[in-house]
Formats: sequence, structure tokens, C-alpha cells
Amino acid sequence: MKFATFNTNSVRLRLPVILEWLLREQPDILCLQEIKAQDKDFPAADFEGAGFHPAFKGQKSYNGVAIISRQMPQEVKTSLTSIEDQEARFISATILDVPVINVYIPQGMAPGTDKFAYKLRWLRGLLAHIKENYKKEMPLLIAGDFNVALETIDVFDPESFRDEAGFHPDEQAIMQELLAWGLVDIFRKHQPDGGHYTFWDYRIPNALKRNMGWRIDYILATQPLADKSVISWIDTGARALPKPSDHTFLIAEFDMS
DNA sequence: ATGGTCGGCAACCGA
Repeated sequence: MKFATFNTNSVRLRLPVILEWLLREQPDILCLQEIKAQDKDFPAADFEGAGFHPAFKGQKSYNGVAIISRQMPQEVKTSLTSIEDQEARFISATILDVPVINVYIPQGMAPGTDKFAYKLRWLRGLLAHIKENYKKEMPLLIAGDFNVALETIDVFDPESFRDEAGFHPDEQAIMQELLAWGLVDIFRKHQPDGGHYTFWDYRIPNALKRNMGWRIDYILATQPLADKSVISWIDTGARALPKPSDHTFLIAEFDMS
């Protein structure tokens, strides 16, 4: 089972890149974040034409998440059970009997701001949602843009980012609680070395070429599924295009036989 | 090479 996640920064603008990637890589499931489209504007027919079933939750201008699946997604839900949230940052579905959660965690701007408090509230809400609805002994996949780098090896300049949004101990502590509950960071399982990133800030010139990035996108799995993962990699293709996205595809394969 | 991030969406917010 081939599973992937990608922050699109506009699903409509990035549609040719996504469709080309789907046809080339043939994943079973692709989670998208920052689709930046209202539901009425989501390009559902294009995904259906490529042989996939889309489930999506959008809003105007910002945020928005989607699950693109070869099999029909069942039990689609678009809100956390733990907290109220006005923004389109959560979607879950069951696909081939595996529960899949796709999240776009708030970026948080800077510690001390309302946006940072919202980010922490959201992370705690996700932790509560998972504890309320799932068991660590059962298969569960969680993917998305968490906007949190966990370790010094996950950012290119940890000294200068220490205590800033995206690399702050309060965010990292909640994510570590999530992992401690019973989730495995699948890319890390297969790649213990640092310097592998999923995001490069547009505002840093030639960030990809200089490998000045962050690893803030994740595929997390409970142990029974994590035991089945055989490979995970980052596809920088979409970041290297003439009109690049700021994130990359992150992929993991699971042997379900 | 004589500039200097993107995207949505209509002036700026968010990342």
C-alpha cells in the first residue's frame, strides 16, 4: 500500500503537478493540505478522471485538506471530536479498513501570539481526538503538515530557530506525547540521518539547492502498521520545478500481505 | 543578473 502526503499551496494551481505525480507514482492514497479552494471550486472531476476518489474540506483563501484515494473512502469526517475549530484543517476517512487522518496544523507565527496559542490548542485537540477515538493496538495512519520539526537534525539551522514557531519546545512536547501514545514517525524509522527536509521557505533564495529546509511533514502509524512499512522517501520533484511548491511529496510504502 | 517569495483574491493576510 503506497501512501503519500503533500502540502499543495493551492490545489488548483498545482493540479498538473499532482496529476502527473499520481499517474507516475500510482499511490493508493494521497493526503493534500493547503488546498486553498472552497468545496465548490475543488477540481474533483480531474481526480476522478485520473481514477481516484477525492474527499475534501475546503474554505475560502486559506487552509483546506483532501484525501485522494484509489478506493472509495468510507466514514469521511471533517472535524475533530475534541475541540471546536472554524478552519478547514482536518479530514479523516477509512480506506480498505484502515483509518486515515489528514491534518494541516496551524503554522503558529510566533510564540506569545494568538496564532501560536491556537496552534498549541490544535495540537492538544488532535492528541485528545486520537485518544478518544482510536487504540494504539489497531491500524491507524496520520499524515499531514504539522508545522513542527521535532529534532535538531530536522532543521538546517537549529540554533537560530530554537524557541521559534516550528521548532519550539511546547509544540515538540505535544507531538512527542502523540508519538508516545503509540505512533511511529515512518520516515525517521527508515532514515535515521538528518538533513532530509520536506519544506523550503520561498523567502530563502535557492533554499533547495542550499538544502536550507525543515522536516515538518509526517506520516505517522500505529505499531501494527509501522511494522509493515518497507520504505519511505521524500520526492523533491515538485520543489524543483520552474514554478515550485514550497513543500515536497512524502511517501511511505506498507506491505499489507 | 542591475532583481530579490508565493497564492488567493482584490487589499492585504498568511506561510
